Amino acid sequence: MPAPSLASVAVGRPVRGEYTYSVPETLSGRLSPGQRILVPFGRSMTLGFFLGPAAPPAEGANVKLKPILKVLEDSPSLPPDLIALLRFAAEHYRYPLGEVIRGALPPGLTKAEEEKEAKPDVQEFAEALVTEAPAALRRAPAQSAALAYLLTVGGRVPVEEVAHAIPGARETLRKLASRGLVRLEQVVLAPGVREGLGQNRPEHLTPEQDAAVKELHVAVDTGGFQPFLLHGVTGSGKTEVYLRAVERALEQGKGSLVLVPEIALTPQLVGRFRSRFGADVAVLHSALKDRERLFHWQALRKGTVRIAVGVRSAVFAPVENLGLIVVDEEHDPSFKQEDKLRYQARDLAVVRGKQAGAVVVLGSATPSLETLENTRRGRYRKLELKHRVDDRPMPTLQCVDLRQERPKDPLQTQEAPILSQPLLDAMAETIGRGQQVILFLNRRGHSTFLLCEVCGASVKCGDCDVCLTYHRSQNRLVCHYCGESHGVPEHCRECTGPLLKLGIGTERVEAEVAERIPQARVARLDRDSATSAERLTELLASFARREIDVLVGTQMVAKGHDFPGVTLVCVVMADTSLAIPDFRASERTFHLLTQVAGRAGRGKDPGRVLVQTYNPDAEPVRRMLAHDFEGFSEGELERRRALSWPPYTRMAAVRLEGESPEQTASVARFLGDFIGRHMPPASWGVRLLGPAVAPISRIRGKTRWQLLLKAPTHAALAPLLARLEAKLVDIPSAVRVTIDVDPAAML
DNA sequence: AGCACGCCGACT
DNA sequence: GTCGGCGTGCTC
Repeated sequence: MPAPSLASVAVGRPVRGEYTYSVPETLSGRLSPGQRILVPFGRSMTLGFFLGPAAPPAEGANVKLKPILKVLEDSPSLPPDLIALLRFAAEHYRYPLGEVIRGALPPGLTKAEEEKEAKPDVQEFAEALVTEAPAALRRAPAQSAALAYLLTVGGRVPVEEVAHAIPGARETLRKLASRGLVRLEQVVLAPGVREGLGQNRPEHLTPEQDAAVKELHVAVDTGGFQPFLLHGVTGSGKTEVYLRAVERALEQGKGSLVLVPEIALTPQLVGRFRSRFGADVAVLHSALKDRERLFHWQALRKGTVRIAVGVRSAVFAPVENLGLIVVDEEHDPSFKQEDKLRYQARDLAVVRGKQAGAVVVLGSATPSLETLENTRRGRYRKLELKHRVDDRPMPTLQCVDLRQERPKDPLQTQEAPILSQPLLDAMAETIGRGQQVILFLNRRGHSTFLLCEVCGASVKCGDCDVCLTYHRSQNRLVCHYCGESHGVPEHCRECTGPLLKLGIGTERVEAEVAERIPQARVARLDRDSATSAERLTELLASFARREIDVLVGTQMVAKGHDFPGVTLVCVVMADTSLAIPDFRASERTFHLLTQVAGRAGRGKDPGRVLVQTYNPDAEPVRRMLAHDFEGFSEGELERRRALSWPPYTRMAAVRLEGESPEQTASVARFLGDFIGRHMPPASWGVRLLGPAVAPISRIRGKTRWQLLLKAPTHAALAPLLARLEAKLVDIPSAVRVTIDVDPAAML
């Protein structure tokens, strides 16, 4: 085969498409796809990625080909299956390929420099070799101080720590070492702990776990793309199923990729992978230092480390001979990347599995509607874990109907109290038994919404089927989807009942608990109060030590740690989450309620969950109370299909921003018409929301408009978006137009 | 992203 | 007359 004379290259610049370069003879034997190369681009030189041979440019195309200047590495940084995935992502989420590739690589490979071998992470320890300072040190105060520090903290600590306590200690310790009083020791940290391999491997599995593991083993042995949904209730032992599947892949010489929502919130899972597979695991998260990132990348690429555990960006980890992909808590919204390349890591994981021919396991106690739908259609096979590992009972669930039980305010203050009598009774009783309570509140910002006191319905936008948010400053209701602003109605549209303005925060709840149950020790946990990671762990530790009776918190309390002392979990108002302006509000509420409920009764005492709501008949509330984890009812799905088209909705927003209101409005109308004229066949199910009838905001002299596109699949939207992008060149540049594709939904 | 080209205001 | 503001367009 003759060496290609033309090369297709993705340049690491924000430009669309692939570029063609000529291959100088000196390089013709050295090129292989996935390599980082140096290419001239415009007036400067830049990093590029060699993707493969290219066809000669079309006749008459006015391009002068430039040559590739240099190959920056012998073995390609990008494996072939990853190139395929990145190409897909660039196309699917409409983002420049070169930028997509650069974003996936660790820092250190993103510059046009020759590859360096990453040094493993080394930590230097200082160990005192004496038990007290010898007389010889009397005239060296700095050295005695450093030695004294060492001795007081136990004789052996990282040099970093001493240096932090005593400035200049690094040098001082070296002097002490040369005197033979201290030993300095380099410890290699990065590959993790080798000892502890195979720790904590339970002898027996539950029958359900066993069945799931057997099926996954067969799938891993057979190989090829096989997607599964692992649907297991909280505490059913999903992690052990993952571990066994990874084990099997390892035995077959295959690598595994495990995606988790947030490393910080899943220390147990990471710990279990570490203790089971030791140095065979690379843990990838945002807190890694550049050097560690590069080290892990190279280790995975070489195949010396065969398992990657990480957050969403780890979907691009260069795992060799990929045999298994696990996405834990697949419903979690943090798998969505919301800026730069906007992707949904769970979806990309499935695509990667398809391309690499790997088994994919999506695990959750509360799967997303997309995944449930894919399972229902037979695209994914379902594995179920319906029972908890040690047969601990599920907590008892109870609903407090605020329409009846709404506490009447004895003091007639402006804002009515929020803690109902049944809730206060349950709390007092629990605290009286020496057990603990979590009060959960879904508060997103300070957003306030209107809710009917009689029927519980909240005021919604007619176009978007999301709840309107009350803006106090303007005294208007605003739709956070389409931007439409409405006057505040006097009465409920459904039943003419009086409307309540609701927008309670954790502080209010905390204050009310303190007032109503004075003997309780209350603490608050949210983004505001947990200012630092230390504060957070300190607060959680204090709660775990039972120094606090009642913990009031937001989402943060819903995940993570087990508190055996907690037997009562209360959802202060389920409606706050039902009213968030998102078409997934109902689905999210169910996920949240179920997760929160999972916090109750993790110890030996049975748990109890109490949900306060104005909407006891709302589907997510009903389902949770009924322990129904099977999926939304046909009726609910039908409602969502009719109103806003989920669960199959993918959206794109065309945003406009300009100085002149008139000009911006006219461009918005022009684009609306253009989209209308080029709408795909009705059966494709694409809809234009609007078309823009009003600007969404006027800030800092700019007028903003947006047009929203909805479609059942991304593929249905793609041709229209391509047309639209091509049309944008005709738009006067005084109006800035951006197209934003929502990474949500299925493939 | 860079970088140059280009067309309007305040300066040696 | 020129220096320089950043809006606009291009990069194989």
